[in-house]
Amino acid sequence: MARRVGIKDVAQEAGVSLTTVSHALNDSLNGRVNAETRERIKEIARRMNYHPNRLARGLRTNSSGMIGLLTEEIATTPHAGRIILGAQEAASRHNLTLAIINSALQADADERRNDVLALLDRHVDGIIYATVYHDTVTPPEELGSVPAVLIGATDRTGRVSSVVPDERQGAADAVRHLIAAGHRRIAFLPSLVDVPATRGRLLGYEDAIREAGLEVDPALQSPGEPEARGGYAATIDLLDRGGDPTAIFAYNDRMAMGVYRALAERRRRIPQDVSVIGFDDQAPIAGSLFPGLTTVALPHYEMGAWAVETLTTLLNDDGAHAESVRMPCRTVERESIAAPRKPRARATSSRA
Amino acid sequence: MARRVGIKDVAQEAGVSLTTVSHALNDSLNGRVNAETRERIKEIARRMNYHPNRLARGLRTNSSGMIGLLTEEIATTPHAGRIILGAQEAASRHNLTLAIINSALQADADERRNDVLALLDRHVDGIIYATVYHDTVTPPEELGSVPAVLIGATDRTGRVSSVVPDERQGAADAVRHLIAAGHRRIAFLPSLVDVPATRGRLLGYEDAIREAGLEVDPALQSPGEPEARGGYAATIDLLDRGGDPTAIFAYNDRMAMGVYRALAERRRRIPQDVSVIGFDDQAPIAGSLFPGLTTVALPHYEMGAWAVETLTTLLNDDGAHAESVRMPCRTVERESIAAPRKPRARATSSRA
DNA sequence: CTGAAAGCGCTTACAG
DNA sequence: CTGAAAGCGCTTACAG
Repeated sequence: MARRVGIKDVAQEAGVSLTTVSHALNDSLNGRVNAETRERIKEIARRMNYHPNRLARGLRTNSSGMIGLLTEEIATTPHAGRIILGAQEAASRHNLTLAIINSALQADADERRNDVLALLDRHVDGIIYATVYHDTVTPPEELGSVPAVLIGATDRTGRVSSVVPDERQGAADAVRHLIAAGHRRIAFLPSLVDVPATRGRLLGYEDAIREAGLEVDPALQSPGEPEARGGYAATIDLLDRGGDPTAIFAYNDRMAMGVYRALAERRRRIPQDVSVIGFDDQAPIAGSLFPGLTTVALPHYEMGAWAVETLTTLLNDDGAHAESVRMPCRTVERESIAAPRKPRARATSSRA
Repeated sequence: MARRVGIKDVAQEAGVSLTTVSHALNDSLNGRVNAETRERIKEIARRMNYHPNRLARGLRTNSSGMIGLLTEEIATTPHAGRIILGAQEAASRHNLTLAIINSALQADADERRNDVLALLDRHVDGIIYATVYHDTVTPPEELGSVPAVLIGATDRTGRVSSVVPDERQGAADAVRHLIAAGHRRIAFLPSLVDVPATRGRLLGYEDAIREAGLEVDPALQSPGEPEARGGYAATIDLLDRGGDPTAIFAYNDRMAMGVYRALAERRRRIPQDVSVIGFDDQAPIAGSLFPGLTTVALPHYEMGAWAVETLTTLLNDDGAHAESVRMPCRTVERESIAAPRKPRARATSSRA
């Protein structure tokens, strides 16, 4: 390996001082360096393939060019990958390095504090604190040492900017798709687990139903565990109660998986006999089910990107004040929605 | 924010020179510093909550304490998360920082080279180059600038150490579970897509069949696309051809999803009528199917951890030579396997 | 066993 | 408009 070329080499080649090279390359002090010299120096640096030593610069400027991403449980949430991807690509655009630390889902406040400390010890310029399933959260106080941003929860103290998916809008959007296809008897399978998404999606369902001038009919709601079995049981229950929906909106894709199974057992075809829509766009379920499941995608990639964009703003201008944004959720159309059939009686042959 | 405490502060507090503090804290030159002073200094450093400035140290020693992880498409492979997790936790154990760069799956050699360059520009001490679906790979030459390690493929030139899942052993293990349960007519649903896993899993299937003194029966093989629809079609085909297996080993969990569906349609219960085993332990499929799918897990977490462990060895001792390891795959037992029924004729009522 | 000093490669007042 | 010099916080020959 040849020695890396340093600013000294560039200066020598250009016949100017280090100072001038540094100013030229960093465009410091507007017009500090003669425009012509500046261009010449830049050209030389490019030709010599000069890259400033980030460690040296960091030591001097007390900034590392690193952003720390603290994610809760990369492991179990398949979504985390998209958050990382969004953050990583945005970081690359800003010539920033993304450092990752994983926090266990069950980590207590102390462990979480240690994770933040570890990031701080590595001189990150900013921190993205990503959590799942919380309304509000009280991040470790140390987070305040550097610009920070929250994903998936809002800051209880309101000091830190945050972004969460707009579950309510997403759910409403899902139901609107059903309504647009002509459905009026739209069942909802709420989750039995109380997290923000549970409340938001229910609200969104009701919004869209009312908006269409329909009644929110309790007989069309059949809650279940937010798992495939829960969706299965909820659907069977719904059908047995004679809810007789032409479309089913499942709280999430896992439940939708159970809906498919229950419907197959009851010999109802999707989407000819009943339309189905899910939520999460969870790989590989949504695309693997057949017919392909139309569902609402969570804006993970976008939230990751938003986080680093917001952080860079904070980094360059600390006058920015905290904001709390809801990121819209988009419906991904596949093949599980069709116009409702003309209503006619159909024997629900149980095989038990 | 109070100024960070530096080595100078510790030296002053301890009444010794910076040099001594540095040696004491780094245990340099065995016995360089009087044992008693050393302990005293360490105690003081701890008490003062001193953390050496990594940027300064890095500048001086020309090492950043960062490891770069280049992953192909974090986005689409749900597995990447576990590789990252394994690598991150191992890195934390070694007090190393994990920096991540994502490479698109379709990235050409040039883009990939740029990703390596970007990591190098950030002064990473080593690089983990993670790929998917390759036998061998020719990594960008620049990878040779620092210790490096491959995940998911072996180096064509044999210079870089690598780790891949032992697909063959994993498949054999899966089939052995079936055999141990008493099955003899074990079908295999190979993938139509030619990747290393395809060949390895087929070989493993044959290994275990022969090892049990059985014949590899072509009638028991029914290939399909490695997707749910492919598994569905392959199963229907298998059944229609009268393959009449008591157990089905699907190339992957997505195909197994289709197997479940086909079996349900044909009114065969799992596992009472036919046992099923998959491969990948792909969340959330394997756990969401019911009964829960017994399947073979890919050692993603372990490969990620192995990569950084191997890298740290390389970092500390460059005499180490390249090795190419196959990481074993473990079967995760759930509820889709039972003893075969007594063989008796069963009408395969087709409903088409 | 301990310390004074050089130096890693930059940035940035300060002086001209 | 340009340059000489200090200094970021460490590590590590070198001298004693």
